[in-house]
Amino acid sequence: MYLMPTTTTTSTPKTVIARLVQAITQAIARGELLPGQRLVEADLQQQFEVGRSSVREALQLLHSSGLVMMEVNKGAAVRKLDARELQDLFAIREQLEGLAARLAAQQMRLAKAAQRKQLSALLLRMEKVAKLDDAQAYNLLNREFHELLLTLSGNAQLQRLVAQLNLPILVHQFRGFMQPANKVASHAEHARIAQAVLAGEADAAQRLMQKHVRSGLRLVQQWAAQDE
Amino acid sequence: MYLMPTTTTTSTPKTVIARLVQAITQAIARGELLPGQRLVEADLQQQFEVGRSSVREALQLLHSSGLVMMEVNKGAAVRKLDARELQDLFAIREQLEGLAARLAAQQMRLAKAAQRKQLSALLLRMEKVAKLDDAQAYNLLNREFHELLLTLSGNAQLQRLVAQLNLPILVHQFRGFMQPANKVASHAEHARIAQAVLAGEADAAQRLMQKHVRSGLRLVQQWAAQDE
DNA sequence: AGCTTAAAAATTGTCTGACAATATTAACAT
DNA sequence: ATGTTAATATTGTCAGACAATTTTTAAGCT
Repeated sequence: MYLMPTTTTTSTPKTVIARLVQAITQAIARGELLPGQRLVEADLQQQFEVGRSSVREALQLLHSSGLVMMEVNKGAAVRKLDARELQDLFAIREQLEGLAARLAAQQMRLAKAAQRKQLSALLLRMEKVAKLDDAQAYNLLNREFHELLLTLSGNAQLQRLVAQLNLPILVHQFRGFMQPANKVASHAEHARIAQAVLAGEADAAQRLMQKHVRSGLRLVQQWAAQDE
Repeated sequence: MYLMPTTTTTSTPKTVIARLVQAITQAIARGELLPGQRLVEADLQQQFEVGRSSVREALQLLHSSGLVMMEVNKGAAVRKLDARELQDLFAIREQLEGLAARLAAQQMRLAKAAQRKQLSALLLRMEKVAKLDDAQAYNLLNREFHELLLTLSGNAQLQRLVAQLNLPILVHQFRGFMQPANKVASHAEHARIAQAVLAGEADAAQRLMQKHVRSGLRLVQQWAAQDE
């Protein structure tokens, strides 16, 4: 699994398998592959014109990154989250991103100007977009914000692990979850978190981030409930 | 990746790949394969008498579980942790296991007698062994303790994720890290954690567990420092 | 000897083809 | 409709092949 640089680069991976992983991941992300849908090796093989070994390795990778489920002799399928799993994952993310915020705040103490600037610049961009009506764009920046904090934390393992949770993608399946109304509230939270981080207030940063993640969960749950 | 039932079962997996993963994992755990050592596909293929595809898939799995490193065109090798990575991983584990303790404590409120009994029984066993001079045995129980809390937390994702960190195995490479002197102190911490969990005191349980993990890190670091 | 370079050997990434074991679907009978 | 059986599809695993790349070995030079 690969760690995206802060600016979501979509370069073409060198290895066939990496290419496959990327392609399938994107297909899931943009909803072309729906949760529960089976991923038949022969189909993928044809669709992407690659050997079966490559397909298998790619699926294995996707499995361990939680995007697909696998059962022996039954093959792979796009992972489908139930409410419980979603909640469990958010509880984890709450801790992990909370930690990231805390570490990032600490790092800021000894940070170069360039780094703080990175954060404040992003915040500015978000401010602008928050006023617009482009949910798509805002979601992207949202992701970028969380990824940036992970990066600033300086804990590479943490970054890797959270990336591996693939929560953004999984949650995205509960599509349309980012209502415009929430955008404003969400942005306010982001702003406060960023402020704490920039001020080097580790405790506050962590606490605020945890709260933020929790409110994100509420949003999703709310949506999931109304869904069915 | 497979989740061990609380009682560390060592059954023979159904699939060749799972068998391979288990075998290699054990080999690493018991120090037959040393950090940095290359894992050549052809060798493994011969050694275990399996096809290369199986070897590759197994290595892929081991890679995503963090036990082996992989580089394109250079193959796999047993993962070698530097001090920094170790520290980063412990920071993560601190949060994750802290959460587990918290959740376990909450669960205890509505828990059946059987569950609390499981915990207190384990504690008793640990008490006995702590007095003996069998570091091996104590380490096993230590692991069992942490795994039990993960289980009791009721958060399956959390359990999976922590298992995937494979910290016990990775740390084990800094062999001999569990000095007899520490055993006593460690057990005292375990006892206090268990007590908080059984009493349903979520905050305390979390706090104590975090502290416990941190002190574990200190131990390892200490050892690593003297090592070189 | 120590260092550089070229040739040889080893290793990985990927594909094709094959076959038994298992799962899924279709056809049929009640 | 339901249950049963036969037909088909799919997965798990192996073997063999080949180009691309890395590592090792050997040779050559200073």
